Amino acid sequence: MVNQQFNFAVHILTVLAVTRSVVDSQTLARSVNTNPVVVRRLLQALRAAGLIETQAGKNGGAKLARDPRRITLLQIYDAVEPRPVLAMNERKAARHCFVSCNIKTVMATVAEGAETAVRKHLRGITLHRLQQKIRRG
Amino acid sequence: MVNQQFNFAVHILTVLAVTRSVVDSQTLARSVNTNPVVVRRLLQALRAAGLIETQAGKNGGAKLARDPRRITLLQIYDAVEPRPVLAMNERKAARHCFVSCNIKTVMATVAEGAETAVRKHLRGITLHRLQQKIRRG
DNA sequence: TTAAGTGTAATAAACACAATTACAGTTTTG
DNA sequence: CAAAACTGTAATTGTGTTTATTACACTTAA
Repeated sequence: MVNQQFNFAVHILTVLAVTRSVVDSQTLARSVNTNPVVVRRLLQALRAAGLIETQAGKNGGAKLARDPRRITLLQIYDAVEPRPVLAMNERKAARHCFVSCNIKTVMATVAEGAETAVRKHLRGITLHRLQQKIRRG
Repeated sequence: MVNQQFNFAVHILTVLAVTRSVVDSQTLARSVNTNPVVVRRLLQALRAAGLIETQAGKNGGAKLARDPRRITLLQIYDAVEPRPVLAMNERKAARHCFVSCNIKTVMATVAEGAETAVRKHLRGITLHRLQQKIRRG
């Protein structure tokens, strides 16, 4: 099973951007094709990041907290805190081995560079831009 | 469980680059801190990519097939064929929903851009460079 | 010919993520 | 104020992915 929280989160926010109104987790879940509880957990993360507002109770749901032009995919990415794009090796080194003792630090730098590259890419794309693309079919 | 084939593969190749000799899967496995069979599976992938040569039988093992200056992290990455850095959503869209029907295509473009960014980063790092870094402690 | 390897299949174990159930709490509306 | 319709969240189960392990046929050097 692959982690799709980022996909789900972007999907949810796009729906909110398109509808420009309060949408409940049930409706969002149907659009994403997942469970309402999964959606609500993501909504918590997005709310914590200040991207949406939620409202409990009857006629409750979620809505965007700001203009889609001011929401980047990087903000969404950070909100759901995915795993690093290149996984780090957490296992302990073989003490007798030169390479084993130092590879982790070196690879951390490599992973960091990859992370930076992806973040830069995501920072350049706004939710508004996604909306436009979707409108064009 | 997190996919660490890329980490393992780079680790293995670094050992081979440092030792400049034939190393058996048992020894490599101890350095990586994993199982010899896991190592041998990776060695198959690296051999298929032309990065190493393997030899069966007594005193067998693996050795580099070319100069570490001519092995990039991208080649290693491609050899082990990891998952895309940003997962795609494979579930079917809700037909009644505008966003649901189009988000996949749009996100595919986003994921592609992220992939390109990471690949560009990895292409700029050679195995030789890793070796140097490790030597400096 | 034997010892020490690789190559590879099959299976089990560990783990991450999503789905589901359940229910307490909140808010609107009649 | 009571009922309906939500959110918030814990707990559990289901499913898929990856690594670990076992087993053994095959290869090669000595």
